[in-house]
Amino acid sequence: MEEPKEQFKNFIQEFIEEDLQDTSKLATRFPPEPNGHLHIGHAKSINLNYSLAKQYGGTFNLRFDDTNPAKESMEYVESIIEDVKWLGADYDDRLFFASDYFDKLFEYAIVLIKKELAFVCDLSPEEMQNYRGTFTESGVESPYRNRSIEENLKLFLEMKDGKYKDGEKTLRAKIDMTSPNISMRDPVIYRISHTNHYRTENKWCIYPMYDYAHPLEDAIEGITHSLCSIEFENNRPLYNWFVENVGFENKPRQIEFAKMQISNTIMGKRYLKKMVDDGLVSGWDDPRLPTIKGLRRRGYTAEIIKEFCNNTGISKSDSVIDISLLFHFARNTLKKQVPSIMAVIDPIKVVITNYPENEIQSLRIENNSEVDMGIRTVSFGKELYIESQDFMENPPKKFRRLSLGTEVRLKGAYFIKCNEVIKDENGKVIQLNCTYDALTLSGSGFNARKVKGTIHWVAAGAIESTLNFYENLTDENGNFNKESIRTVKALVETSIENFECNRFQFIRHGYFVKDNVNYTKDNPVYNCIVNLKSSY
RNA sequence: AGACUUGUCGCCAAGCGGUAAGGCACAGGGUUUUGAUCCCUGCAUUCCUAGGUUCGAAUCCUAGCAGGUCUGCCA
Repeated sequence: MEEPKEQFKNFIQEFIEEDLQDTSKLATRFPPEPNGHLHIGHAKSINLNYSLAKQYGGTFNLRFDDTNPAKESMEYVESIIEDVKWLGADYDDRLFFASDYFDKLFEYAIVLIKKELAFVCDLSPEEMQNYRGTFTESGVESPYRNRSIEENLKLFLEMKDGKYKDGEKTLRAKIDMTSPNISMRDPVIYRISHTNHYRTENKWCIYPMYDYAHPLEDAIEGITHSLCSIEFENNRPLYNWFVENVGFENKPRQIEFAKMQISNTIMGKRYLKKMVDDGLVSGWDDPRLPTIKGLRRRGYTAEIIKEFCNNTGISKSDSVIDISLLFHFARNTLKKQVPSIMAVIDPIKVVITNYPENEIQSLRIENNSEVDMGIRTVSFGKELYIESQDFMENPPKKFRRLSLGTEVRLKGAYFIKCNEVIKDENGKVIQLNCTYDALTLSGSGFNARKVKGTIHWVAAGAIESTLNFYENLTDENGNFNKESIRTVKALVETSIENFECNRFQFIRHGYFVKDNVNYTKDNPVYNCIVNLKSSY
């Protein structure tokens, strides 16, 4: 990934430059809990942390914050590693696990106990809630708050040794029950959970809480700037309290910024999980999902995601980015690197009545994408297909495509004129009988008359493909919209076989990618990844 | 209600006391063998509101208003 553009130099960079006399000492991290798959919101954080480190010549760590064994698994670890690598965030050998720090974290808790800054509490969850107070009333100190250091040490060791059941005791920080900031009201730092951890298995039955573990993990790794989302703002004093009181020399700075939301897009982990579990989508890599795996399968490249992340800005204000911006960066990136070919999604048969039977011509067509993909050869014959939308029997005034009696150019081929419309018993147009003018071949220099428009076409015998259109999952009210899923067949020009790339622009239909999962030569499947704007 | 925090165009977002960048979207014009792409042009006398300080305020002060977060032994 490249460094962010200069105009997006923001408050985070100001902190960095203010705090570090030598900015190459910058150390950032991406600290996911392995309890789900990454989505584009995570990509933004990954990109930020990684590109900042890269920009200043600092370091970037990937750390799994696996302090809650109930939700975590190796499957998620592997998935996250795969996605982080695919996104291009190179963490080198700097892969860490909070669970590798469990011994240290335990020792630090003992330090706190010895400093009389932590105590073992016997309050039940309900009691603790009552003692905590409310937004306006201060809390009440736990009756166990003044146990001696020796007793706390003994009890804490017993907790560790499995003498107590889940929920029976906790280790709490001794801070201030009257603080207006509720996260400072003697927060729990260790809880008992006789749960198998996917890495440490049954070695531990007590696990550190996020609020305690996270700042210390950062401090241990020498992180200088700990970026997190805005909901941790209230926890910052606590973050600093732990680093300070455990006695770390390295004091990371926590900086919060707003999570990215995208319009009409479901990003919440639990909602994504529900859709996967309920079978509304085919899996975490369903191309309709904003997961990294989904986007990848949908045809997005890491570069598109990077561009999107780099150009949407970082701030503290709640923001919902319009999904059209994502589409814009997809188009903008791909148009520079993919060939455009002709494909007909909703075909009408065209018969060129004055064209010789059984004569197949090879026409050389220039690519009209930005990249020079050379000149390709496409067969042209008596029967072909055009887009049904490109024909109107009774066209409005400004219609520039084919209608009865008018002449248009077939892209890269000849002028044709429609003379007869054939309909089925329901009045649906099923065939157009046209004539062509052999003098008008593309590239022949013919200019005796002009034509209002050019349309794409595909010769009979082209590859038939299935196009899966994936649209937004929700309607304008945010409700899940099953109707938005549809599969469409399309005819694709045969020359597609000659292209080695797997992404194409289908003129006026958008960008498509061969779906690696389902693709076979006999049954090619393309996913529509972005619809072009179409104004007709 | 208490603490913390945010409020600049339809959506993002620069701006940090010197007279409102940029992108998306939108609208108009031009080029075009596709109504795409490309190229122009337009798009906040005004920065949540009201006062105040100042030669000068989106930027500083005061008071309001609106949104977000926090009362898990989740992260």
